Amino acid sequence: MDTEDFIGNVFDADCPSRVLFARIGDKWATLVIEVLADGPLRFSELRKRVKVVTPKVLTHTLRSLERDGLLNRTVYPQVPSRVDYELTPLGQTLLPPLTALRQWAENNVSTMLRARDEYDEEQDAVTLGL
Amino acid sequence: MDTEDFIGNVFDADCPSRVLFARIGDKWATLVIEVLADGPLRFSELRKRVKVVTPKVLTHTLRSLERDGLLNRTVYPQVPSRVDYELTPLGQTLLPPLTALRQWAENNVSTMLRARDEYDEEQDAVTLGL
DNA sequence: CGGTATCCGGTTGGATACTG
DNA sequence: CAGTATCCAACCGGATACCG
Repeated sequence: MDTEDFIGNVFDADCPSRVLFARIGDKWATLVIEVLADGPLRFSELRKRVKVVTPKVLTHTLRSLERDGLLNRTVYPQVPSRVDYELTPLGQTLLPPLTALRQWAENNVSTMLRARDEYDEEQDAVTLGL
Repeated sequence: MDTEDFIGNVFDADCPSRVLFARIGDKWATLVIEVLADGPLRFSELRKRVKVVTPKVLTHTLRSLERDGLLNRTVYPQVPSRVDYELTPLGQTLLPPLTALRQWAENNVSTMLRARDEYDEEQDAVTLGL
């Protein structure tokens, strides 16, 4: 047979994990989701709470999250215009795993950054010591 | 006072969440971590299990994870050469939250992709119907 | 208020070939 | 076996200005 041998846990190019990480892997998506955890916000509020994102990039982030069914965009036809963004039920189910990650970050990122500094110092030492 | 007013949950530019998402947000990092969950693997094994990553990119991913103290790189001076990669204790603490995300993905990514298709169809309809 | 339009630089990641 | 070297296209995200 010309199919590949089984080699344990393989992550295919289109496996769910890859899709999800491509989705939440951009710079702003998870911040937006977490900021919306407590309820709907309008565009200008989002801009204030997710700093410091330009309107173009925030718009793109919101549109792509809407496209994926993670949030709803509601336009109130009034003057001045008002647009609310809120998590969908699907989007809300993402909150617990994201919260777990945020807690890991709060507990461990400082350690990670220290390791990073040490690594860089070693590299510098090696380079200089040649 | 010229400090900004408090406006609720703000994610600063250098908050732990942002650092973590910048860290795990690249295309391969989380896959590598999960593949290493069951124990150390050598370079060629990683290449087989994390498809389809080129050696240059895999090397870069591994180096940056090593830099952040999430995995160790061990060189066995023998012929042919052998290099093992394994999670550090810190790296292992990242597994539970990543597993939670993977499970979310397995349960919900199909829904997400369906929403995506529907959104695109609507957009097409709007564009064509102008 | 809630966006768009345009331009642009940096980074990411892939193709390919080569090396100790 | 475990990488490096080189080149390169695409995409991401930021700056700035403008619009309904």
